[in-house]
Amino acid sequence: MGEKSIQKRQFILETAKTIFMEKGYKNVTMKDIVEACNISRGGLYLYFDNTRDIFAEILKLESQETDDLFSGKIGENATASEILALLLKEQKKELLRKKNNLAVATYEYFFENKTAKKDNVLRIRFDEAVSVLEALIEEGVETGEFYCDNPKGCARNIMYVLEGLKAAANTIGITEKTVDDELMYIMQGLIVEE
Amino acid sequence: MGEKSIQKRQFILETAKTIFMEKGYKNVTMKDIVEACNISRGGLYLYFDNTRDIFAEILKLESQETDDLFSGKIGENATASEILALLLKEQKKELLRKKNNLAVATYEYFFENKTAKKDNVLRIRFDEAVSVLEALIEEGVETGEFYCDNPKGCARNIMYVLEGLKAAANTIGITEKTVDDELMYIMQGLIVEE
Amino acid sequence: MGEKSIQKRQFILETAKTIFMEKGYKNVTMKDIVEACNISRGGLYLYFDNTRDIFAEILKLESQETDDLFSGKIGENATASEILALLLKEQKKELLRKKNNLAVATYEYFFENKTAKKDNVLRIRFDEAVSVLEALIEEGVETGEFYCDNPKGCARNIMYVLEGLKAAANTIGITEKTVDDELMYIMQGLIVEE
Amino acid sequence: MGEKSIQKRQFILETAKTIFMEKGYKNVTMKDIVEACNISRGGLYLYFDNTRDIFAEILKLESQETDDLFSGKIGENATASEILALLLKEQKKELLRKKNNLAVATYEYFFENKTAKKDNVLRIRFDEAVSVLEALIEEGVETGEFYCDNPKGCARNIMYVLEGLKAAANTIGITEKTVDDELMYIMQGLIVEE
DNA sequence: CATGAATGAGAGTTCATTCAT
DNA sequence: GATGAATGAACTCTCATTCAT
Repeated sequence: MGEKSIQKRQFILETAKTIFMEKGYKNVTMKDIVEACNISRGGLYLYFDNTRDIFAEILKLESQETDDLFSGKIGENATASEILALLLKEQKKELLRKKNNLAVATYEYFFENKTAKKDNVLRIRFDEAVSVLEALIEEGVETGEFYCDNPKGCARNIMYVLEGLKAAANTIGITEKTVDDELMYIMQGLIVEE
Repeated sequence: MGEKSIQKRQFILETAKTIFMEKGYKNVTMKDIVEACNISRGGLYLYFDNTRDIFAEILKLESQETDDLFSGKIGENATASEILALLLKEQKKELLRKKNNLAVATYEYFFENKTAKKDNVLRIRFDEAVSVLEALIEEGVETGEFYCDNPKGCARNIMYVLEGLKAAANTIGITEKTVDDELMYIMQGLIVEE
Repeated sequence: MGEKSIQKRQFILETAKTIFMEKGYKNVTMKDIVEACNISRGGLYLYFDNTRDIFAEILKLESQETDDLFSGKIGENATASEILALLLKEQKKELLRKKNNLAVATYEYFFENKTAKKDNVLRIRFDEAVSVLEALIEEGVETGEFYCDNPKGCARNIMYVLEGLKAAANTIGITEKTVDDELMYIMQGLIVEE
Repeated sequence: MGEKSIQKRQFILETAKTIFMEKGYKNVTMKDIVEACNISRGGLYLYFDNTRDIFAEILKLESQETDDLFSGKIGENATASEILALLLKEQKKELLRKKNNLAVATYEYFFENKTAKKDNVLRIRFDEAVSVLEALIEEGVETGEFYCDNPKGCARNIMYVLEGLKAAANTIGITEKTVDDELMYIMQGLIVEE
């Protein structure tokens, strides 16, 4: 595949991503993508065989970007609680974003495609996040900012709450206050009261 | 619609439910239901106009049954922690059930149909569960079984964790151990250690 | 068929007529009629086999009423030109009536059902109208009101103009002025100028 | 749409036209056209969305051809009465043609689609024909062939008679004699008797 | 007579996918 | 590589018509 083709492939993925954000996963047809990309019907098939492959690719790229983002935050000389607050704030923004959001599409995709554990980017991302959180909590405990006798459990708990909020956001709906309350509850469970 | 029709309507709903459990929401066509029910193409349309209406009806019935189930447990002379353990065990069973599970279909349905807050059965169920849990926790606190200075927050936290587990179960997958760990973490956060 | 049945049959015909006036002939289904009549699906079939039979019956009744109307005007002691003016005014009203009009349905019915000449109520009505007009013109000629050396031809011509106006009314559309101009042209062709 | 497609589009229109001539407008389905054209079900939808659009297109083309035909007759060095006779003869042929006739389909189409005055090809054609006739009559009057003190009224009258004959042809039926009588009546009303 | 549930044929429409150019 | 016309499977939905009650 030449230089040019790689760019086109990239273009298709980016365009398709906006469609998946708008319409979810199952509602998107090859036709939708062809039209949005302004390419020929057959042309798309030179790059991808179906919407599943396209979305899988998008997810993979997405995952890499998220990694960068997540890891980028740490290493600055900030306290553990400051970093945690930052991370949660990031999550809050994500949760409340109505558009530009692949959550629904991602859920739909995984409902349909039971991926093997080790290939499941979602799982990998989840586990990584747990690790990051765990490290952070441990750090906080050492500096005396946090109180926690089960950092891994706590990290996992936080992640499931975030997952629950994400699911709720797209089904029963959530308000900013809902998120704030929940994140506050998490922080209060950790922070050492004086 | 006569006596007989009501039975048939019921039969359609039950049959459709098994299909929704198998295939989710979006994958189910009127044709699927027609074939599963062994009725004529037009026959189904006498009872329902589309799969959305059918699923909405199933959800409503489902919701009623769940209510009964949930409220049935309380009122026995058991301690708060026993009741809580029972409830969580119930949830665990639900979470681990691969088939006979409307979770995916329900998610898909609500992704597609943004229901007004007060008509959203899922939300109503959620809020009710929070209330039940809150009451239970308060009771436990009074009897000295639990320690908790924010029962409502704690109840909500538990519910979001459960929601997160449900979402995870259908996307990244969960094992029995995952669930046990999580439920244990919740219980330990409440129970007064001696 | 009992007394009661005859009434019901009558009721069906009247109700169906309003539907045919609204929707034309081809757009009307047995279902439409069943629903408008508020009777059972099978019930309608006890009286009529299809919309064709129903419309044919309506046409027949209609034809009888029109006859009465047409013949009712003559016999009063009025001059030929007064009577002609009256008849044309009647036609004008008919032509301009948007609703309560079987014209479209009637056309559609005859497009589909090539009726034998002698059974064609439309033709019978047409021929009768020509006769009436012819007699009227002859009378007018005798009294010196009209000038015409071919009363039958003139009568036929008038009828075709009226038919043309009717067709135009339902296709290219006509205004009141269009009709007035046309009827005026007809009258002026007959009336002896002083 | 490439060169090739234009030909296919043309082919579809021509094929569809024969079907409309056979079956009228409302009786024709997309399936009918697909089968007559020997193309695939989906293929037709690449060119047209529904029978209405197809018929509208046919009408438009038809209209253009008719224009050419109509205007082609004039300009030869023939007398006004010769030209008029020719035109009426043309109309007669049209009226008596049983097959190869879009009259019924056209009526049905306009019954269903009330077109805005200025977009109504039928009306435009009608008005143009009136103009042509009017000019012809005026010419005849000048050369002394015709007697007429209201050429426009006369032209319109002729057109409505022709319209009436067309409607009659497809409902009550007409014979060649009927048409001859009517056309003769028109000519005699114009021609100066010696 | 009357009901209305049930059937099944058939129309409309959309897309994934292929393939000649 | 790229195009876009073409195909055909699949689904939705509506009715005329029948028939057991």
